[in-house]
Amino acid sequence: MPRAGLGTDTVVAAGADLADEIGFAGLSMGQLAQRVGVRTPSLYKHVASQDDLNRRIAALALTEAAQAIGAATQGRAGRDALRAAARALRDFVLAHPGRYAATIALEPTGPEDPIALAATRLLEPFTAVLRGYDIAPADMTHALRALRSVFHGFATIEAGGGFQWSTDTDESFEWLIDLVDHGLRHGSPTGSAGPASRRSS
Amino acid sequence: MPRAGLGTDTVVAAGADLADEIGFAGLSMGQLAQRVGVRTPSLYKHVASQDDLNRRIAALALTEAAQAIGAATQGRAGRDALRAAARALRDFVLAHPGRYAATIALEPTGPEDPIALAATRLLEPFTAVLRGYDIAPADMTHALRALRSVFHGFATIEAGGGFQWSTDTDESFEWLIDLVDHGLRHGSPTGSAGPASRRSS
DNA sequence: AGCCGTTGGCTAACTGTGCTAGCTTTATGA
DNA sequence: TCATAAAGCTAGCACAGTTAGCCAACGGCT
Repeated sequence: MPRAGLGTDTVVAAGADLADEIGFAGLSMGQLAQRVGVRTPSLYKHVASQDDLNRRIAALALTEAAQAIGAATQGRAGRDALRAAARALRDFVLAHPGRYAATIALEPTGPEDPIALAATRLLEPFTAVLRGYDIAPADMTHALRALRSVFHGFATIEAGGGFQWSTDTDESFEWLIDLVDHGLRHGSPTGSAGPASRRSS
Repeated sequence: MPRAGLGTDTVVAAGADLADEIGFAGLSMGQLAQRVGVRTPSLYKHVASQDDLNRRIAALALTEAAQAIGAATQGRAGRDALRAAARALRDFVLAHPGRYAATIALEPTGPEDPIALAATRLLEPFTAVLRGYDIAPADMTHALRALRSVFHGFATIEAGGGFQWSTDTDESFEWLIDLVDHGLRHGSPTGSAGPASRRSS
């Protein structure tokens, strides 16, 4: 029995690719073993359990997404940066639905969890984007959460085929970006100084 | 062996409650059977399969959510209606995480699927909310998708414990509502007529 | 009341999947 | 060269979902 030359990274990467192809929910140890040319129990030499595998896939996905978004926003600012970041995230999710599903399905177990660390790193490019809008430091967390909610929501619904009708999804996405851009700029017809002015009811 | 007096509705409702308690992912036929006081195979007299059960739970959840949001927005308009709808949805998700998870995990199989129908009904109160803002009819779908994305995103991240740090989540939520409200009003510092003006790049 | 078909419960048993135990072979390096 | 660790294998357990098939309880007849 010749060796397959596997390693933890190889197995995780193969698992991520497989998840992208057949869906994260349908990913099984048996299929992954077949994919890498090995019997099922052999996988446990590289990965502790299916849960461990899933977590590693999630961490990998978050790292890759952060890298893609960081690269896309490099050298841009304001609305340009916002659009670039949003599009990069959306492209990633559409190209890697299995990887992204892994990041949704799994919760970090604690602040030391590699998933939590990778998730934090994913926030950095968004923080950079927000620096292009003049937002009070105290509101930074709120703005970050808002960005995350908005694009996470759109991406998951689209990836899940949740948008019915035939209206163009690209167009809806651009519309959403503009809505957020307008919302982030302070001036509003109400004359308030921005979203922060209506804090906690 | 005395009868337990079950019915499909009873089983589905019990499943939904159990999912809220222990998490949708951990819901098993065995536990549900135990909960309703019956042996596992007996459940199959009321439900075709676990997938069937899950779908029924999802449809139930969507119906309940639509009802809650509809009731909350009754008699309100504009920003008041927006806030009421957003809060009602968020409250529902926090109170019924298992039910909500069911609606995320499952895709409707087609436009005839009860889940798709219930999802459509959930859109109605949001449509009503949007009538309080003057949005071009052509942009209605975009606006609806935007609303869905925003609040779905926030709700899932919060329900999954995705917001790290200690910053107050309630406050972030109100901030998000205001961001959307501002974005939906046309006037913006750029002088454009609203998000629609930047259609498809 | 007493029959009888339908319904809803049960036990037994099959399948597929995650995982462990324990053996064997390959590669490595003192 | 040969001892040791790593990486593969087969066999097999446990558990969840599911099906088959049996039997008791209920409801509508006459």
